[in-house]
Amino acid sequence: MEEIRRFLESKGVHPSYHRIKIMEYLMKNKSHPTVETIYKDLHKEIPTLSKTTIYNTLNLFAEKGIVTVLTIDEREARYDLETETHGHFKCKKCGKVFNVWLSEDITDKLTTEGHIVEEVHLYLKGICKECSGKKN
Amino acid sequence: MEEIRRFLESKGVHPSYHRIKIMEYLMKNKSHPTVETIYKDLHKEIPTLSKTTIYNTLNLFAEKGIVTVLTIDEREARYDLETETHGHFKCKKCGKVFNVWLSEDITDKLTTEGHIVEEVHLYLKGICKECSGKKN
DNA sequence: GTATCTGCAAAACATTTGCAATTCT
DNA sequence: AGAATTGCAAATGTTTTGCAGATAC
Repeated sequence: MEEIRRFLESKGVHPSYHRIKIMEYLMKNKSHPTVETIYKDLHKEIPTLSKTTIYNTLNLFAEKGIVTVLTIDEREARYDLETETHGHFKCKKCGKVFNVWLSEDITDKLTTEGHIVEEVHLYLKGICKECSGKKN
Repeated sequence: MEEIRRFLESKGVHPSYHRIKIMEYLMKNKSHPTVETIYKDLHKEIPTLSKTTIYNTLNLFAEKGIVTVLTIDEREARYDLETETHGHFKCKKCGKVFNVWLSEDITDKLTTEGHIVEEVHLYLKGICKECSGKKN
């Protein structure tokens, strides 16, 4: 708790109670949660927490570079705390999002023709291990 | 026109007039257009064409594997006809989307842990050559 | 003549915004 | 008190859906 407070302050984010709890949630749940998921889970514990605050907080975190916004899901945004370069795999059947690692850096293999690259997103889609094992 | 008709038929899509015109538009405009862009442009030529039909058609094309849906833009979907593996770069300033090519195939460098990969999307974001040259 | 295709209007859904109430120092 | 944070309700913008009318084979 005190650690999170200091971390947020170091990133230039005033550590309010709600912001600390959302940050704590993201640290515990690395499953690329959506706003809806965060709201459902945290609302139990903190009934006064609103969706607007979650949106506000995540947008602030994204601005400050604390989280990465994933658009692998066409419908709703997902949020990731991981900073190390990696990709994401989304199962078309169950909708779960998994991390995917690259055996080597690809940034130097890109022909970007003079554009300045700030973010790299690698999104894979298909059928996950668990779903492909099932009959249907 | 006759060529497009045959192509759509080979993909299992009944080649109606509107579908042919949308397909033709995608072939001419490789700039990853949005539904709005397609509508604005084609509506001049075909005043009876509705946005619903464009949505219906693009969803059908996506189902049949004729187009790829890009979610590089958080707000609206973009559509791409290219089948060859490549990435996309979106300029945070002007919003334009450019193609980006990889010097080698990355699919074999992925640790996908038993998941079946059907689609690979590489999205880059930053400032494009043209925008970075400008003063503002 | 029956299937399919089309298009309007309404609904659905995620996200943003305006603004007033609350909280914190 | 004053500035920042919060939360409700309404607005926004994209996409989907229901259904009636048009079109095609």
